[in-house]
Amino acid sequence: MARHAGVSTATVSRVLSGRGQVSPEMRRRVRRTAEELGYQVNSIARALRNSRTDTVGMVVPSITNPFFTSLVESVEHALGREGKELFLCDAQSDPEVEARRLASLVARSVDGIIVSPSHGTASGAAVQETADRLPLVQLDRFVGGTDTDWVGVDDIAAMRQVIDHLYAGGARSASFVGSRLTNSSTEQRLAGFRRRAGERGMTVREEWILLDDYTVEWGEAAVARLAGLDTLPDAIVCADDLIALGVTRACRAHGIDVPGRVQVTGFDNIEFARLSEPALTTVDQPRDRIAAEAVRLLAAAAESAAGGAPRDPCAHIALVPSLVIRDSTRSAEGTS
Amino acid sequence: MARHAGVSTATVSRVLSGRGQVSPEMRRRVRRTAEELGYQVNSIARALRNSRTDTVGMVVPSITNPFFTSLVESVEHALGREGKELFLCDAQSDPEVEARRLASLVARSVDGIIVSPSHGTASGAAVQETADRLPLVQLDRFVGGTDTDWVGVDDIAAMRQVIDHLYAGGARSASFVGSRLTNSSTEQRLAGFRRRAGERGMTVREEWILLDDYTVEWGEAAVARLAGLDTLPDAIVCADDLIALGVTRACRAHGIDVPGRVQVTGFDNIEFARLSEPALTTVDQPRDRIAAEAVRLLAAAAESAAGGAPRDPCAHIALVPSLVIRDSTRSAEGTS
DNA sequence: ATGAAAGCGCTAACAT
DNA sequence: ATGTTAGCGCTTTCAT
Repeated sequence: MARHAGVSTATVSRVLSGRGQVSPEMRRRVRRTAEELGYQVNSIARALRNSRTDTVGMVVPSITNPFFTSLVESVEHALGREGKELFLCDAQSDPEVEARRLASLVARSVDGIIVSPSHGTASGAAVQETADRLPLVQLDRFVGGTDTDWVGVDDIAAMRQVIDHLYAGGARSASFVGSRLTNSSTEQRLAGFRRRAGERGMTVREEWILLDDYTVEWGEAAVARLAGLDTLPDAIVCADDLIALGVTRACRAHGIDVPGRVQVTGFDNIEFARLSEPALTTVDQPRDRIAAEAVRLLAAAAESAAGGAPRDPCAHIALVPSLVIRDSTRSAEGTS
Repeated sequence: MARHAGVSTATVSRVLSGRGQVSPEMRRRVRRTAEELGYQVNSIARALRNSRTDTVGMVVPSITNPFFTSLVESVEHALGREGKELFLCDAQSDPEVEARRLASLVARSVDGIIVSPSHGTASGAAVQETADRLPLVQLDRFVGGTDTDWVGVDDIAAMRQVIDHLYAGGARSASFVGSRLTNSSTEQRLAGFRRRAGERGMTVREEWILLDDYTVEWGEAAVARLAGLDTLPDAIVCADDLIALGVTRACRAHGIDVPGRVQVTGFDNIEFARLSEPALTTVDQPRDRIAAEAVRLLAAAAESAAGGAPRDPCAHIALVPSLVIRDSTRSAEGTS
């Protein structure tokens, strides 16, 4: 390339990377030759030299969960505004795969990592090790005992809204259907559920706390279990929308009227939440805001790291989500 | 690292890359030192040296479309079996963004690229240029006039199954709701629809051919349009499940019974297809098989490229999908 | 303003 | 079996 243009590699570099002084004429010549040859800078070599890749890595527990894909979309947009690209990895809900992906992102010298850890404890070691080497922010979920930035929603506050709305709709007893307590989301949401239901004096039987998996199938199975008990709760609070979708569907199959007999709520506000029959009342996560904060924290961390400064103290940013009321719950006026 | 272990960098390389002869003792020593130092090979430098990254790039039109995410999942699994990683990019349904992503994948020297082009013609230049430099296979959708491998389903055969099933359920007229004719999927599906409906002697009015977007919203809007006409078709054939989800939902809102008054079919068999009310009859795409073929083609192309051989002739692999019959259509016995 | 040359971390060829 | 060394393509002093 340099030969073709009859200049030195240094000049080519100066033109193509936009650093240093080059005469307009040289600039034009290099540009034109590059065009003709279809030449592109080799970003591997550039990354090796600069130890910067303008790429951010993101690891999500499951790429088939619509909540995470919409979060990915928000992050991509936020990153696009900074001229950075996203390298997305799927942890397949497996801390081991997750650890491999994190290691590989480190090895590829991404400039920072955004991770929603798949497991509340098992993800810990890998996340902490990664954070020791690179700017890292946890998104949505977090791992206990780690020392990193985090951005997500205030699950406790969200559950307060959910319970209050259900209570206003006449519910005096409630069930909680979530995943196993292996991630922070379910933990926090269950804690918030218990606390507020307690404050409201609602009945919460232990056999109504059903924990397994963030899937539609589990939501369906949970209803089968509930239906097998002697009493049905007035409300079923689900830890995410996929579960809630399964729950409403199974209620229909079991002839349990929603929201007439049982009120149902979800969490996340994925697109399909409004499509189910009945449309799901759920907690809307402010994804764009979450993404923007995460990208901001990453940029800040990268900057202070480049300056050789010690790591900033960690920020934990909890945004308060809002309740989206649809048809799977009763509004206050419907109270008996 | 080499100094810490008291060996040469070459030995370290031999141990850590698993090539060449090293005595067991050395091997142990290097391994242990690497462990202690938390040392990881710099895969940027390795990639620069080997001009191989063990990474495949994938570009999809929209990461929020569940069909593509499940395809991504299948590709990741297939790739995992070969020890390769996936670098996923979202084209945001925009050929320009897509072109940038492709260029950036080339610059990062991925070993191959899997792309589902977002546009049937506008994606052409970028896809072809990319294919001239790297092994590339188009998945699901393809761009006309390009010379690359392709794996997808036989849309024509799929539509034949759909129409025949609808016909058996008593439909004598049909509408088609799809995206604009800017991608091969809709083009092929509409062509298949027209051909088979013609062969069956079904009525297809031009104002029943509604083309806009692969979204739930468009499905809903399309029904509003149909409902405004003087006659309703016996069946609505949708170009994908998102549209079909919108269609069935809007039918419910308009008091149009599905499948009693109108039969509805989707395409892709995304997870939510079975969850809608009524559950959607749709065409199941064999994703795992599609992904496996794509990965195989990529590996073959990479191998022959490494051998300096001229490019193999391109393969176009069309798999025949299968119809999944659920509740949004009438089975033959329900025929009047 | 431009060029020459060193070096980022790795691996393969060659030498021992 | 192990070490030495050149060079992947880039950027960046340091000369000119």
